[in-house]
Amino acid sequence: MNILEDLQWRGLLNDCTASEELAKRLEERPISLYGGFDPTADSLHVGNLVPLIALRRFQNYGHKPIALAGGATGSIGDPSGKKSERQLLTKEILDNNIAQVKVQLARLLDFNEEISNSAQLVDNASWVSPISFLDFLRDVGKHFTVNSMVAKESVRARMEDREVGISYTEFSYMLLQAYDFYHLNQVENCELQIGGSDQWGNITAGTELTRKKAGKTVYGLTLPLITNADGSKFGKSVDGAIWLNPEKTSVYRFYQFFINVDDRDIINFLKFFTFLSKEQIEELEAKHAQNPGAREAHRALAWEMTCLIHGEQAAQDAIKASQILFGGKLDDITENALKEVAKEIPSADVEASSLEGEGFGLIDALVETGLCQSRGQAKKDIQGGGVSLNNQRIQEIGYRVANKDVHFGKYVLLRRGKKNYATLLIG
RNA sequence: GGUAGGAUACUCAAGUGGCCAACGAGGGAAGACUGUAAAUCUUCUGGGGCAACCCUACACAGGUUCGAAUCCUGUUCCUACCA
Repeated sequence: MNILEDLQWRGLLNDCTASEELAKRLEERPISLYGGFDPTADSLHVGNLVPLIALRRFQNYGHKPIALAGGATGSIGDPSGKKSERQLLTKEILDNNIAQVKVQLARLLDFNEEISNSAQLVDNASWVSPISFLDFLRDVGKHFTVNSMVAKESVRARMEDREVGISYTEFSYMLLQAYDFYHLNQVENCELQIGGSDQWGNITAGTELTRKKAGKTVYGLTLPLITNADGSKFGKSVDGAIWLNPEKTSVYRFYQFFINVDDRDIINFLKFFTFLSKEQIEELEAKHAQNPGAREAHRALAWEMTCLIHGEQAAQDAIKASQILFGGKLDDITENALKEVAKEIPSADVEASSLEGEGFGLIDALVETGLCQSRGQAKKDIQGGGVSLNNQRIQEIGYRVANKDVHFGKYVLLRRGKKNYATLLIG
């Protein structure tokens, strides 16, 4: 299997320019390719993973990946797929975001210089910033007609929506990205750009610019936009995006996110996100079809992803925590195991003295740990039978947590609903 | 610039003086069922209080009234037609 066949089989090939030519080119010798990531937040999230992992797939087939952090483009804002104009990020935020995102980009690719196709990390601010506005208009702007720019889907959608419109700034975005491709072609002999399907317009702008300015043919390839079987956007959970940064999304939550993938999506996600082989995935598919309740495919996906992003040790801890939390009884749990669990889920510190006498209100505990948003909500949840203390359902609104509820003099385990856990740390 | 219409909770959308913390739908949360699924069924969905009740909220700022999301005045933003 070659890289294109691999992507095809995984359902990751959405569209590409001059597919036959590109296939031939890939057969001949290794190619340099790039994918861009705009630092819109201080961490990447699982939604960014598909193109990033795709870069790695190319590398595994011997090609040379370049991860581009969009220091320049990120300061403008990509209108693609956005319904309305976005707030510009301040310089400080942007700088911080870039620094964090760069670290994450670096994790997934192989930068070992011993190999011929070692990965590279670049920041487009380094070549865009020095250009003057006039030079840019003369050297880049001249190659684009406004007519063709207006025809791009990302722009057209916003032009048709009279409520929001599009600013000149965002309108210009595609020129910057096109220039990136041209620049990387000149400097790194980069011949292929990959990105999400919403990037098609930006990518083709780049292939055109390179053809016009340098007279060279370069290629573009897009990956599908991942959606859930129920039609919702992939990568969001109740609390928002699933981030790669463990400080923003704990390893346990990250693991749980993949465990909870819809049955209908699980095989596709194994193909999209993991490096498991066709045979391995087909085996999991068969097992899943035969006994979906065992959720072997889910566990494989969650394990692979957690290892990839957080490492094997962290993944094992997340599994351990999951087993304890969803295993049922707390009676025979060891202090060490509980300690592990406590690390993975939200917690609130409570003074030991407040457990004396009357005890600590269960309602307050739920609000303190963030399990419930308000006291009113906490009451409703308790009355509705949705709250457990140390995995035992409590339905008294006035229940007060006392010393008898504390494990090992330190831990009280709270649960709202089936999947939301938190601990009270007594100290 | 003129005229007419609009702005309601997470979203859509009813409500034209008290019965409105506001119909309905979607979304979300909890429960039952299950596999930490899906589908289905039930309940809840501004904040505080055990409760009576109190506070905050129907674009913004004022006013009329015993009482306003609803009436009046001004402001902002949108939409349509005219110039």
